Amino acid sequence: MILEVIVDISSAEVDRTFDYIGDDIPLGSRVSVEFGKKRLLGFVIGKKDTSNFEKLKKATLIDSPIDEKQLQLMDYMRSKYNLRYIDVLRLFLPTKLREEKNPEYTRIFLKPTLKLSYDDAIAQIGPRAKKQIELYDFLVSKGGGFLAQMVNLYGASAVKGLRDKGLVDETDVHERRVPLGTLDRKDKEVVLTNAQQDAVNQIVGGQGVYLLHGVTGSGKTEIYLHVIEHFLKIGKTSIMLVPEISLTPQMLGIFRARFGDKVAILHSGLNASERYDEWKRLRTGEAQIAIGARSAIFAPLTNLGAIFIDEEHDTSYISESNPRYDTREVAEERAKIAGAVLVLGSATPDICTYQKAVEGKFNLITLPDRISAHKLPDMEIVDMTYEFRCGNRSPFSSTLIDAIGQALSRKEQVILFLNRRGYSSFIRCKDCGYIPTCDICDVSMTYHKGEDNLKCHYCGATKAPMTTCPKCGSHNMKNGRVGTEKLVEELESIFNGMKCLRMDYDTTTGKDAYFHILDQFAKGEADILVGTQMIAKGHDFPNVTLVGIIEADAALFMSDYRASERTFQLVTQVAGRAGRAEKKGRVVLQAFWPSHYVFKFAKTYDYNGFFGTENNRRLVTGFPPYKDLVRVMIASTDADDGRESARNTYIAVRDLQQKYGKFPFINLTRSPFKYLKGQYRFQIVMRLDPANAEMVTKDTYKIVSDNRPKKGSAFVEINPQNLY
DNA sequence: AGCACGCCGACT
DNA sequence: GTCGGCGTGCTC
Repeated sequence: MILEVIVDISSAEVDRTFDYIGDDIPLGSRVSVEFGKKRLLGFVIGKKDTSNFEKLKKATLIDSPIDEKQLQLMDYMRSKYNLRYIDVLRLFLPTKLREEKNPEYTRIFLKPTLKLSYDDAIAQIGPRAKKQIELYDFLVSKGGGFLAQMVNLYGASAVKGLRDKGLVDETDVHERRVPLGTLDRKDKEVVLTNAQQDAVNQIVGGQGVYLLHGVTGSGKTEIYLHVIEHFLKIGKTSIMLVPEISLTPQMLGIFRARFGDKVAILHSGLNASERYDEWKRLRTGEAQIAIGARSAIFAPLTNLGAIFIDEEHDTSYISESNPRYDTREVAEERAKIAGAVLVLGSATPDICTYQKAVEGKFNLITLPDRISAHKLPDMEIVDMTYEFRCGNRSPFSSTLIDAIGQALSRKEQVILFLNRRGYSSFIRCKDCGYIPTCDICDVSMTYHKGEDNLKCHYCGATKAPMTTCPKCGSHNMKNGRVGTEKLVEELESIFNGMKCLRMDYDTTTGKDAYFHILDQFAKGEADILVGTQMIAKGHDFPNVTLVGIIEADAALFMSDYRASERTFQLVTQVAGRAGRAEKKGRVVLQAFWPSHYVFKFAKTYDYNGFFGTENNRRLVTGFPPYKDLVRVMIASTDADDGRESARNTYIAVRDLQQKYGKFPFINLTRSPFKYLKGQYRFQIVMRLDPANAEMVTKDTYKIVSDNRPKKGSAFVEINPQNLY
């Protein structure tokens, strides 16, 4: 039999199958092959009887970790996103299975052989080898010990001595490492409301895609759990996807409590061995439920009953690098292949998702009530232009200062949200206007006071801040927009003795820093938590009664068609942090553009109202879901090389209009960030009618790969997250 | 991705 | 004369 093999090299040059000889090797197998002069890992994705190639080599089977349905999904992703075989295949495998060595976790256990009597053994060791005697005594008294531990306690030479003398036996021990094995497993009996029971019945008896629309606290999680339980009873498996940030011990605790060892957890905190173990438990059927972030959609489950995507609007479901894909689309296809249902849950669904529900492509289930009695907090919108006119130059309105003061005096906690990290967004010379920019990115650098440096938030480069303008020599360097770091400083000067925690990218670099900060705040070790995006999601702090949103409209000033949607989602989510327990919450939202329709609807948590307005605006202005936005990004270390590639690509893509009719929009420009990470960037932006968007995109893929820059790269994005 | 083959500059 | 630069091409 001839095997069609993909080799484990990620490069356009080898993104095709190579023929090898191999019998009794199923599709989806891992094989070892000689490729050129090297031995490589390969994957069998096809079989045939004959090959055009003369000098065929043999492939040897390692194992068969991928099934045919997964290969089908691979094909879908390849054509939909223009990905390489190998990049998709890798998504299905834990990294351990990309190594040649045995992925099984083994520890060597040493045991005294006891062939000799104790005295004879000691005699053989000899009186001078003190360490060896100590080790031997230990092993005899304890019955044995792990190699690594013994080396640690008694030294490598003592261990080697006993092994050389044949006084110890070695056995391999396989032990499963249980991630978060110590989670508390409290569970409570839950009686579903009528609305919840209704939702469960619809989903388990239905097919296709369900959009579960319900505010935070409306009981979506309980619906997921019941549907999973139903499928479990009839021998079907489930995948539960949540944003990475929501994979808290509490969340996992709920699943563990309900389903025990039937749950496998896949998230970024696991090391390679733990990941492999969890993967294997799913693959062998030992676990039937996979819970994890985005990549858990590739969990090796068979007989799939349901896939759930919680907070489906969350941007973490969109992979923006290497294999670029949208998890929701992949999930829809996987569900289709498996004959499973897909459930999307959100309080603030993506406009495009909701539109599909409106059109009847998805089934819409709306959960009306908030289960627990307390109400959503009241929201006040403060006009910062008014504050400015009144001479208030601080980042806080008088309303917010008063509100913070009141909360603190009642010993309640406050959360302040500002989506800008650092001390000041840039520094500028007041005399000549000079702003320091990154050498390899052409963007202004953010001043970080704690580290006393200027940082590029796009590539991470740093340089020393300056008090003298390098251009005109002036000493008049001023700060730009305030960031979280500066906010904390201001708060400390206003509120005496107040303790403030800051949570952003800069303060959460350590492994557990994220949880540590939240934990400290939950324990009441601080009065105010200041943070970026990160603090918007999930966590319940019963003592928080005030949430302040510092520049709620910051995103609205960017040229992003999704800015309103993002702002609505963010405001709704952040506001949900206030008053989660018995105490009534309050939200103070500061904006320079308070009359924007986003705030009108956010104030009353009116998703449907917002959807109506926003959806209509998309229709009128020609954005998704009514037009598809396609961007070709071309980047090269050489400006001329990039320009030439972009020009040729543009001409060919533009000419596609002869085949498909005029596009609503097409344009070639320097990217707004014309220089990023040392590369010159050019982009072609198109808007397409959804009717032929797929065809045009596929032709574009071909054109792009035929016109790649020589000293850079090019890729195509559909409805990109940003246009930088 | 590697690794080989292949044709032009400064060294023992 | 030759060691070596990295440009182009191939790997079943």
